[in-house]
Amino acid sequence: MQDQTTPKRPYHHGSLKEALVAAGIDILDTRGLEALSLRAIAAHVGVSHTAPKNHFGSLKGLLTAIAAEGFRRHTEFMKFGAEDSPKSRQIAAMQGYIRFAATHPHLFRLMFSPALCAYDDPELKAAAGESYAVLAGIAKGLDWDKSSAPDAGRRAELLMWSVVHGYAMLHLSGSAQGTGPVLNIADIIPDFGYLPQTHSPATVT
Amino acid sequence: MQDQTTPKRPYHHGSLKEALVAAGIDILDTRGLEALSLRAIAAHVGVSHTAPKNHFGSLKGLLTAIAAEGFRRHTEFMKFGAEDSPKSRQIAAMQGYIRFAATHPHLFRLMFSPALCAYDDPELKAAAGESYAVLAGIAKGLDWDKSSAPDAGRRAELLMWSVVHGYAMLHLSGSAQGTGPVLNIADIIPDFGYLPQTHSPATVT
DNA sequence: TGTACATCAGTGAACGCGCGTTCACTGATGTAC
DNA sequence: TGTACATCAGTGAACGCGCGTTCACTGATGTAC
Repeated sequence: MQDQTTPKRPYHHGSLKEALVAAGIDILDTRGLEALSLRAIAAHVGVSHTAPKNHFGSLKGLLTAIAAEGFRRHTEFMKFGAEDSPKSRQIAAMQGYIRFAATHPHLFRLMFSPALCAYDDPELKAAAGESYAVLAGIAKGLDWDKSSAPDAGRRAELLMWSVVHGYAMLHLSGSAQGTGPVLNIADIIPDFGYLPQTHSPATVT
Repeated sequence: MQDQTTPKRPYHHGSLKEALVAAGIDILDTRGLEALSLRAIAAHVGVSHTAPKNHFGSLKGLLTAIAAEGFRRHTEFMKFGAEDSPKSRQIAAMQGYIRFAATHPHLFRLMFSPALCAYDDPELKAAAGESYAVLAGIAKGLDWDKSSAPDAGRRAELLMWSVVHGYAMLHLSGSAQGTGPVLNIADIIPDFGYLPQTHSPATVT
């Protein structure tokens, strides 16, 4: 796959580690989490299925590296399109969170599967932490963090995170299909004075 | 397992269908989703691993039946402890939702795994629909459903559902562990005037 | 009440499959002197 | 500049494992007459 243009790949791949992670994400996006195996990933790169062991030790090591790359892209999605205001950053982050889950549903599931990833891995920890920091940073900058309760900030983070995570999960499991095609997270939040009324098609009338 | 007290089980089990579903839930609770297989479930009941086919057709049929039973119990959890007021019902439902996920984490995951369950199964459809109806009914009865937007009710349902689902998912995937042991959903909601302030330990001071 | 027969429920051996891992190996690269 | 050697990266055959399904079967039950 990787080397269709250069059929004679040299004995040493050169960047097999990165290629395997990319192949894993490719398989997740095209064939799903169930199709993700050491053999499938290696075959996708065009390499022996024992080759990954040299770089990742075991299947779990490879899956962990794939999840870490997932969190990095997740972070990028959340920062995309954000302007320099807390409100703009919040909308961008929440929409990005959901857009990522819709774009890479199986990668998203992998990232939150404790049975598949080693969460104590430093690389994964760092990537996941950075992703969460985007939401946490936004929670800090918003008005509703001014509550007198000492842990208001933490609770606000958790609420914001729960909403987008739940919304994303429900849609990618197909559970929320019956409730109609609500695609924009901003459409369900405003009723609670939680976001500015950027979308309220009904109040115009 | 089922017949430890009556070692000589007759050739016909009598209620194998129910026993298999119960065994499945037992395995989920004790050994997790990864350990759930036709052979494991049959062995748990003490029956040949080909016996389930007579009742469920295939593995997916059995998993679907297990998920349906899960949704029935889920509904019970959400109704538990509710008194005769909209607010009481709302708190009971949201807490029940999360309590169920914490009590049966792997069953909960199975219930929202489209790759494992046949969502077009009438029994599963009915059970899942009843569970969702609890939340939907509550959304209808609450004050914040009085918005002028035509789809305010549906958006309120979806928000409420997203919050509890996300909160439950984050905790059972272990992702929210770093944010501390917030166990009561009512603790993160009140800041938004969304629930009455039944829990606000800080304002007492 | 008895008999024949269809149907239902469960058995146990065997099948093929894909999986991750182990193993002894070979080709390629880097380094010390 | 050359040589020896350690290390790294990838190969391919073989392994054992658990899985869902298929198959021919048998025991038990229900029903028609």
